[in-house]
Amino acid sequence: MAATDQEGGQREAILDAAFGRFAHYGYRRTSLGDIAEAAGLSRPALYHYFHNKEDVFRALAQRINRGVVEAVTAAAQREGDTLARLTAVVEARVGWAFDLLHASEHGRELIDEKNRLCGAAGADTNAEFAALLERILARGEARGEISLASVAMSPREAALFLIDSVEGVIGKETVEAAARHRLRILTQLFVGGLRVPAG
Amino acid sequence: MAATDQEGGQREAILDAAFGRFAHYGYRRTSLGDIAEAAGLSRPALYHYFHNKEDVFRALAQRINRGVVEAVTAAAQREGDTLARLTAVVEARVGWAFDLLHASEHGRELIDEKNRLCGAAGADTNAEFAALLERILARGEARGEISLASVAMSPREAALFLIDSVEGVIGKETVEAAARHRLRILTQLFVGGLRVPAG
DNA sequence: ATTGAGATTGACATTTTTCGTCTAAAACGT
DNA sequence: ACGTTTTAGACGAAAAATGTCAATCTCAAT
Repeated sequence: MAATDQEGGQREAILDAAFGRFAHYGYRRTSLGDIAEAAGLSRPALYHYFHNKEDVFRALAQRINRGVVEAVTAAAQREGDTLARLTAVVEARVGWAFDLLHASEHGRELIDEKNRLCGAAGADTNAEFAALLERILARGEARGEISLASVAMSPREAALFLIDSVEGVIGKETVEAAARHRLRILTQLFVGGLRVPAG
Repeated sequence: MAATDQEGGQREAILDAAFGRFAHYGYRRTSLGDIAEAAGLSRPALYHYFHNKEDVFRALAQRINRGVVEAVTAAAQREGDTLARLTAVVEARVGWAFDLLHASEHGRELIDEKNRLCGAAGADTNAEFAALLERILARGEARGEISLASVAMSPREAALFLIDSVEGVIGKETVEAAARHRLRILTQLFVGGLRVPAG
């Protein structure tokens, strides 16, 4: 167990170093030698923990994805009406992306790389995200706050629709504050369009 | 003349791009292809204006050196007593280095590279700097504000001594504010130690 | 003390990137 | 139209990064 712990610690240390390098220099310009040096071991030693650069990046993306899932799940626990809950979850989902990727100057390259290398893992995260949204929407409908019948969508379809919209919005806008603003508007429009007419 | 102007403009544009890349990625990690792309031309075209990467860097360092000389010369024009004048010149000298190099994360690498590639040009800049300091010290002595006799130095020797001290101080300290503070103290001690005893 | 499993490294061949140059074509003024 | 200057595609040479190996080191378990 002690050995495993140490190995896990080393992996984490390497991922920390890798994140620093990737965020700073971008994926292409970061070599495994750089990461190894930053992590305080030799390059061959690094191969004991990861197969190659892609593997390091994939592991890093997965770690980040876990963080996203945690943040989103926590946000989903919060109370409030459907709009408030959707907004909280969407912000949690996107906030991580901004804090961790867009905040660096190489966010776009890193996101592209992530899409290229870990489409599957990203899909898992999105599935979690979609499930939460779906639940919130279904509950909103049960409460009578929104009506999905007006757009002839199931909660699942509506959740996937919202996710695609979110990705479109954050994909185009690179300035964090502007993107957050657009996200809030998107969520408001979304919920507003589904709102059950008063009366 | 028009052709020359355009060529000069292109050179400047390339140097602008190069500065951005060097400051961001450091010397080693920046390729001529990167610079060419940032400058908006092809890599072979860049060779029309510069021989190689070292040549680009040298030209950039010279441009910066010219800026330093201008700033220092301007500072030397200001009025005040010997301490004020010395402080102004030293700050002007070092401020450029910080604004342009230490401000980026690769300041140390770039400074090392500059020392390696353009020791001569740097010497010229330092000579200008030394001449200004020497003049200020000589004038301070003529005014009776300081006495170099107490340390048995000529104004030139004292100027070179101060320069070496300045370089030592800024060489060790990487945080800009801290380095500026240390420089002010250094100058104060220097002048204070030379001050003619009252009476 | 010895053993053995995991961790680490220097060294090597291979692959990828970068460099510097050459040549041909486009842009430009005359 | 002509010559000059500027530009980019292409190519071999040089440098850097990659992935792998045998050899060494560490250290807990016996």
